Amino acid sequence: MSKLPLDTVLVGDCVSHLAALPEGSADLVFADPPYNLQLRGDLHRPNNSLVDAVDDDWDKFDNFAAYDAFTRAWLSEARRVLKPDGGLWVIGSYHNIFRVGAILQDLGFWILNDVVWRKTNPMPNFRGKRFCNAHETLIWAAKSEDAKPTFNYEALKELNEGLQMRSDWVLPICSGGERLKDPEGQKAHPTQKPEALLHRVILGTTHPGDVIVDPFFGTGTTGSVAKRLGRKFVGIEREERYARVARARIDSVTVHDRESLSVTSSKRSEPRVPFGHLVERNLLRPGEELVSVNGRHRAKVRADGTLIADRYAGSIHKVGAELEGAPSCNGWTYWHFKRDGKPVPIDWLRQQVRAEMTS
Amino acid sequence: MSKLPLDTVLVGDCVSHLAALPEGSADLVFADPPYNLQLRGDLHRPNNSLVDAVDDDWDKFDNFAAYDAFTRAWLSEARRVLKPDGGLWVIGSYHNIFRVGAILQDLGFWILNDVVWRKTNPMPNFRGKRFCNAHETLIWAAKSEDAKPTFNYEALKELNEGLQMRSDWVLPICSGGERLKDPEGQKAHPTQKPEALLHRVILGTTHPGDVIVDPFFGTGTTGSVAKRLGRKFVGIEREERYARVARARIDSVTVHDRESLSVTSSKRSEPRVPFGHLVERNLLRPGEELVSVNGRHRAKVRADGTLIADRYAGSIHKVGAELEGAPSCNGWTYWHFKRDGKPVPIDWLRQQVRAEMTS
DNA sequence: TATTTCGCTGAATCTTTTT
DNA sequence: TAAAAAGATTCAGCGAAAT
Repeated sequence: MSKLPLDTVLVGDCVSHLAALPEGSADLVFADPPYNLQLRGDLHRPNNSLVDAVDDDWDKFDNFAAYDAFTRAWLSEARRVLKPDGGLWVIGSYHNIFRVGAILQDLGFWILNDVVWRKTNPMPNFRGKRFCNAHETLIWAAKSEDAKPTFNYEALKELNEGLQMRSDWVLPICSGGERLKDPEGQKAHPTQKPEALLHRVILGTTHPGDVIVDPFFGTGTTGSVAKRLGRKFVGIEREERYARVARARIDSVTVHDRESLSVTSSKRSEPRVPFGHLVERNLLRPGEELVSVNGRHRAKVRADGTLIADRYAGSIHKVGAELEGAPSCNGWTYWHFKRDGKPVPIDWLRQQVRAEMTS
Repeated sequence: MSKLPLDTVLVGDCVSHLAALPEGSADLVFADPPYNLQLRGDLHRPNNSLVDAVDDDWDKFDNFAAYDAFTRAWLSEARRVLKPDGGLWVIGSYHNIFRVGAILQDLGFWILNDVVWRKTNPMPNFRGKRFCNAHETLIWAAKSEDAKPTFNYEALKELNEGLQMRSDWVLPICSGGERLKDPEGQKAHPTQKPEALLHRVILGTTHPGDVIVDPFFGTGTTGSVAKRLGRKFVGIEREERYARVARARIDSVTVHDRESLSVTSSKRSEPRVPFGHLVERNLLRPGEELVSVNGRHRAKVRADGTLIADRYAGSIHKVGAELEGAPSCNGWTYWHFKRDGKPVPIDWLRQQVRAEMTS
C-alpha cells in the first residue's frame, strides 16, 4: 500500500499494480480494457487493401470464462482503489461490454448511465453482412447505490449549447494529426481513443486536482487530457513500448491556466442564504406583500422570515407549495416583491447578498 | 410440440408457451422483456407534475439472480424454437441489457450487432444528476457463430438512401395517434414501442412469409408491423388485458399487396432524410400510389423505400428519371401522394420530418 | 380559420442539509 | 439515524384552449 505515484506510468500487469495502490485514493477510474474481439481471418476492403485488424496478444482470451475472470479481477481492484464517492468509466463494444456491465453490477457498482459514442466516421461493413458498427458503448457507474459521484451538470449543459447533455455523444474517431504514429508512419497503438471523448468524461465527472486512474493506459490519452485539464493521473500499461510513447506525449502537453479550468457550477454549490436574512437586513420589510409568480396568490412577510397567507403560514417554500397544492415549491423563484411597480423575484435579493459575501 | 399457432396471441407465461412451440420453427424472435428498472420513490418534474413510472408487477424481480434465471429460461426456449439460421432481437436499457447480452453469449448465441435506438424526444433528466437517458439498446444475434441469418443489406441501404445502414437508429418515441389509449384516455401499455423500430427490424432481418415469435407481445407492435409487411407472427403475452388490445389492433391492420413487399435485392445543408424513413414511420404506406407532377405516370411505394412502376423499380429519383427519359430527376418534387383527394409532393412529408429533427 | 399559448407527458435505477 | 426542511430541476411533441 504505497502512496499514489501521481502523474506516472506504471508498466506491468494492471491487477497487481492496482492492488498496490492505496484503498479509497482515486476520484475516477477510466478503463479501456481489451475488447476480446475474437476475429477470425483477414478482412480486405472492396479495393483489396487489407484492414489492419486488432490481432495483438493482449486482446486474446481462451474463452468467455477467462475474459470474465480477468474482468472481475481488475474491476474488483478498481473498486477498492476508488474513494466512496468515486466514479468509474469503462468503454467497450458488443464483444465485451455486456460481460463487463453484468460483472460490475455483480460487484456492487451502481450504473448511472450507459453512454453511446456515435462515430461520425466509422469503418464501413465491407461485406454487407451486418449493420455498420458505428458506435461504442461507455458505462458510467458509482461505487455503490448510495454514493454521490461528481457530475458537473451545468458545465456539460453549456458544452451542449444550453441543452442538458444526452447519453449519445457524436464524435469523430481518432485520426489525422491526433493519431500517434511511430517513425515508420504506422499507428503507434491500434485502439487510440479521441481526446474529445476523454475531455467530456473528465470535464463532466471530476474536479480540477482530482486523481484519475487508468489501468489500460495505452498511449496515454487519459493522461494527456487529465494534464491539460489540471487533473492528476496514474497510468498502468502492460507494454513498455506504449508507456514510452505515452510519457513523451504527456510531457509535451501544456496545462491550461487555472481560470480556464473552472466550469459553470450549479446553484447548490453557492452559499446558503436563509430568507430571514433578507428581512434582517431590511431588504424586505415585515408586512411587505409578496405575489406568486403566476399572480394568483399573495402573502405577507413576517419578522422571523416566514410568510403568512390566507390559511397558511410557514417558510417561503412551504407556503408556496401549499397554495399551489404541489409536493414542493422553490420559494425563491415563486415569490416576487414589487420594485418600481414591477414584480421582481426574491431570488434577486439573494443574489445581491451573495455578491456582497464574496466581494 | 403442437403446430405453430400462427397469427394468434397466446396468453400466459412466456417460458411455458415457448416450450410448447415446435423446435426449429421460427425465423425470428423479437423480444422486449421487462427491464427490471428498480425505481425507488416518486419522481416529479420541475413543474411538480408526477412522472407516470413503470411500476407494474411484471417488472419486479427480487434481485439480479432472479432476473438472470428468468432471462436464461426464456432465452433458452427462444433458442430452441429458432431455426438454425434464425435471428434474435432483444431490446433493453442499461438496467438489464448487460445481463441479457452476457447470458445470450453464454447460451451460444452469436452477437451480430448491438444497435442503438437514439430517441429524438426522450424524457429529460429532471434532477440534473445524470445524462439524459436518450437511447435504448438492441442486440441482434444469430443462433450460433456459423449460422447465416437473414440480412436484407440492399433493402436497408435503400432505406438509408444509398448509404449502408448504421448501428445507430434515430427515431421518435411512440406517441400521438400511434400510442394506444384505453377509453379513459390513459396509455394502454406503459412501454409501447414505435412501429418504425419494428419496421426496420422486420424488413431488415426477415423475408415475407417468415414466422416471427414475440414472447413479450404487450399491445402487439410486432404483430401489427409483421402483418403490414406480410410476415406471420406468434405473440405471447402474460396479461389478457394487453392481449385483447393487441388482437383488436392487429385486426384493423390492412395488408399490402405482395409486389410492394418485395425489396431491392442487390438541398445539401439541410439534414438528409432518406425517402425510406417516410415509409418506416408510416407517413407513406407500402403499396400506396404516387403520381408524377405532370400526372402522366404512377408508381407504388415499396416497404424499403423504393418505388415500382410499369417497367422500372428503384429510388424515387431513378424511377422518375427513367419514366421521363431524363438523365436525372428530383423525386422529392416529382412524386405526389394524395391527401384529401389532392396531390401533395412527397417533399412536404420530408419537411415535416426535418422540422421534427431541428425544432 | 390561422396562430399562439399553455398544459401534459414519455421504460427514470433523478437532492442536500438541518434538526 | 431518521425525519423534516430547504431548495434545485426539463426537452420535444402533441393537443386543447385561447386569441
